[in-house]
Amino acid sequence: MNGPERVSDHMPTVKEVATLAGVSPMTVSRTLAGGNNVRPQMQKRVLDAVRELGYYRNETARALRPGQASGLIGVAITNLANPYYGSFALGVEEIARQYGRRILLGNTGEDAARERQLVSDFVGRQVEGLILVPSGGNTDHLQPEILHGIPLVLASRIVPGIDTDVVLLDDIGGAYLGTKDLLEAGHRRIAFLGNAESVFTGQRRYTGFTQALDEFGLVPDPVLVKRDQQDIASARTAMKALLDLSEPPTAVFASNNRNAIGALMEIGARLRLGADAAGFPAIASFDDFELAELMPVPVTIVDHDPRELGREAARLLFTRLTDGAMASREVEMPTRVHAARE
Amino acid sequence: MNGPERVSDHMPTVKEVATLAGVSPMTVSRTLAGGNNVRPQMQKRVLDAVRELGYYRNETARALRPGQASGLIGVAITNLANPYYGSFALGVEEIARQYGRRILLGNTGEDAARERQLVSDFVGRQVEGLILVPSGGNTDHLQPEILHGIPLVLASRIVPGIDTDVVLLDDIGGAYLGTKDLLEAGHRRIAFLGNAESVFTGQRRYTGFTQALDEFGLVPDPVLVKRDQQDIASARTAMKALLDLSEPPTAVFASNNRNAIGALMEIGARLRLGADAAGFPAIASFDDFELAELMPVPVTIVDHDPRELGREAARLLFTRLTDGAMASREVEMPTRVHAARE
DNA sequence: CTGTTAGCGCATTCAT
DNA sequence: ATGAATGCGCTAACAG
Repeated sequence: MNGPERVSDHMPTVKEVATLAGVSPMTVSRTLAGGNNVRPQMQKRVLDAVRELGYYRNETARALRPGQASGLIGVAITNLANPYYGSFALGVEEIARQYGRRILLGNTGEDAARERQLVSDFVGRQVEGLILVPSGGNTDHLQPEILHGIPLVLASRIVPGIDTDVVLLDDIGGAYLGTKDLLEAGHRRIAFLGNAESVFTGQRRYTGFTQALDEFGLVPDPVLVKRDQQDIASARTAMKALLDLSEPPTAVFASNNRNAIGALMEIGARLRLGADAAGFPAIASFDDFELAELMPVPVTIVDHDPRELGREAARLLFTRLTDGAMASREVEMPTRVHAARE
Repeated sequence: MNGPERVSDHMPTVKEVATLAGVSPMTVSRTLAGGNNVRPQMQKRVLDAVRELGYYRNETARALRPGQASGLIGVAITNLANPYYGSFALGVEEIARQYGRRILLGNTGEDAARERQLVSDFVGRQVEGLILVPSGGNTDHLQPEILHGIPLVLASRIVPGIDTDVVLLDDIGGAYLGTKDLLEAGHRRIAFLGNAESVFTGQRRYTGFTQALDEFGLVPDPVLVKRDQQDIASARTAMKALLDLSEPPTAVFASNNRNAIGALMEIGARLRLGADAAGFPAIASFDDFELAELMPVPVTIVDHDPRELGREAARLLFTRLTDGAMASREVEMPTRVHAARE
């Protein structure tokens, strides 16, 4: 055991280290900064004292000095419990770490007030940049003047009236190709399960859906369009209604994995009651999900990489931190369409 | 538009607000602190100036003052991309927010060196507490002396030699009951798919598994025990080996959802080649997973709530912050065993 | 090479 | 009810 010995319940300061080492605080500071212009002998005494006291440099005090950055990036996410946003956060953290920054994380729960509060706290904590999955609603708190020039990157969704860097998925293209896959399999009666219209991605995915239909000379049948499901339970209810139609759809395009899973759960429930799998619609899902290939009906996946989305958001932020002023950038991350498979 | 007007690229300070409002910095500070002993008329002038400048109180400077807490909790997680840890982090954030604290989040990737670096950075940032899913390996950086009394809560896993608050799952009990469920269904040839033995939870779940077998007068068959799978791919490989035995198991206990999913994927692949579902083993899975009820073989779930685990970890931390010294606490969160179902 | 001075933004203490 | 002085921990800038 050769850990620190003279430890205490309070954080030691440079001063205490200096006293123990018999030098001035500046010598400690310089040693910790890399040891330029400090005799090796002095450095050793300082480092010994640091070890003995278990000293940590107080980053808070350090960041207070003029021109010093906090080393913090504020990240606000709508729902951490959604695996997609967990992976997104991981991607951000990964790049931030490469740049020596730490992540301040907050969950907005799709609540604009909480988002506002979070952003405000982040700014008060002197974050160097913000990465945000916006939750909609009032967005005054995202105005560049309010942020005093703190760079902001939006992910997944755009905020009208805010001109800033954005990383999006290719929602339209992905939904288009996913729907087209169903059309090419011969389906003509295709339902749409999606988010509330106000949600930016939901709108874009619906657009892609209609584009594909249009190409086959079809228009969406209002009876088959259900756009208000935010969770698995409501998606399942919507699916139930579709299946109970006198003329149910032969395929369903689900604009996210919550809706796809809800739909499949309803199918599963009916199968357990003895129904025949052949009678149920095929599913296309924007977002991959585990075990899709074991489903009793054909499943098409519009796949993408949330972790890479997070990485890209962070990259946008750090290039802006480094390069300074430039026009806003909008990056669209690709999607891939494939049958459910391992 | 009635946002701030005299905005600038730098953060305004109390001083600037004071000047604009024609008062002293102290009047600004007091107003922002709640307005005690400040005439309403003064308060209004201050608040107007705050709005006009887009002023945010500098939390960094605030925290520097003696006796002031940083309002920050350091959270280090092994793998944010795992949905379970995303939910865990959400639970922590939820409680932390209730207590007015913010989360500093880091991903360790099961790497002890990164964990060490993270903890050290967190301490340097004056976090008020640490919540950690330990990644194993060297643990000197978790010694209470090193942390200078910063409270530490460990989640999911224990670290030998570190006497601190811990939240665990009832790994043993859950694995016991999950295995028993298989035994009661008549299975006698039960395989085990699990984590590397060094992982604390893996060990505990194996213990529960053997306890259940023991109760039925059985001992684990070494041929049927595979304990080195950390991801879905390796789990699938292990399952393949089991199915190819001359006498394959009639049931499989998977000690986490990665292993359960890998096993099911292998079954799925063989079904697609025309095999009969009736010939495959039943599965019990520690950890729930979506769509378990649509699987082609019977699935038993050992269910638990990672979000509640996170909440409980945070609660332990905050009670310690409030109540100060007390003996270390160990909380075991319950698990529930049930057939796969909606 | 090393030490002293000074100040970052804020709020506690003490005057007024 | 308000303001002035002071210091939190740290490190540029300037002595020496």
